[in-house]
Amino acid sequence: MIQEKKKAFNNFAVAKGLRSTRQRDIILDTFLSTNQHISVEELYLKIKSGNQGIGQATVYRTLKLFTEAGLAREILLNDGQTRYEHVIAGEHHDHLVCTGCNAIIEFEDETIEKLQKDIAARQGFHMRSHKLEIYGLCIKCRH
Amino acid sequence: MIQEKKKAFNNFAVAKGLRSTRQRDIILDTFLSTNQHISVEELYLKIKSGNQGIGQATVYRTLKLFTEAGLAREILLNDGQTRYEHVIAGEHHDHLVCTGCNAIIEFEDETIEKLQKDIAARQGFHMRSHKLEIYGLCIKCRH
DNA sequence: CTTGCTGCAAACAGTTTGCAGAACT
DNA sequence: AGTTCTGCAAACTGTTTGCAGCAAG
Repeated sequence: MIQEKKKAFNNFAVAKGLRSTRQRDIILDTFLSTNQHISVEELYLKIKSGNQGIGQATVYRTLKLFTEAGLAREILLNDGQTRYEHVIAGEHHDHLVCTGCNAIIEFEDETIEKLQKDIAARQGFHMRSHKLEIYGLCIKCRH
Repeated sequence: MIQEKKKAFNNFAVAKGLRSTRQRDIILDTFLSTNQHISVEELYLKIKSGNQGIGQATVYRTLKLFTEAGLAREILLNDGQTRYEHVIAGEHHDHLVCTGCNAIIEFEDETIEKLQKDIAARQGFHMRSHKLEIYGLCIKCRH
């Protein structure tokens, strides 16, 4: 699956006439090796700690490329940081966010998805996207 | 209803030992006189245009007070601006956002609310709050 | 050798904060 | 008088951008 994503990005790069660089490889490897929901800062630090010097700006720019290439997705929770998650083809999910430990759990609910479409339709909206976040305390943080 | 809110804020102010000032009165009046979902900047400009000079910082600080007093609520869409909406006791609603004209339509759906609670419970979460936004194009902007 | 990419630092936008003076009580 | 509040400007945070030098094709 990691190989698939690398190939996917490669195709995108070729199609777009982008160059293949050391930095993009490292950022892609690091991003693919992490779990979900990493912030730009976290990714930047992770790369830095692997003693590969890469500028923050490059990380920002490259994550946008990944998003454009369809292998990452921006998620904006309300903590002032942009996070990125892996895109899994055809999958949509929402997030449960623990306000205690910042854990993020994904979930999917078809009924809710459908209800949203209905609501949009009822208002004459052409739905493009939606986001649903549930904030609370996870089992561990309920103490 | 406007009177009620003013009274509510007054109670809050008294309880908290806050002072009554010209600025807070103006900001409250202006906020109450607007429709939903005003951004800090918009509110600030609206006050300014009424040739009452009030500093931005005061608007920021005062809106936080209103939030604390329970008569305003922060809503964070993803356009980089904090907006505030009126709190109507006991009411919860979500937002349909038109990405064309930035119109915001409120809606409420009990089934979705309930499903969210179920999802949280299933994961052992103690739900505190949640937000649901549907992005799309409204009738006018579908052209 | 041409053009795109990177890293740096400066710029940005929205928001917060320190502080001196103004204004409530 | 004592303290809180305000307005200003400076500080801050996360992100973007301009540009000179570097590197891929």
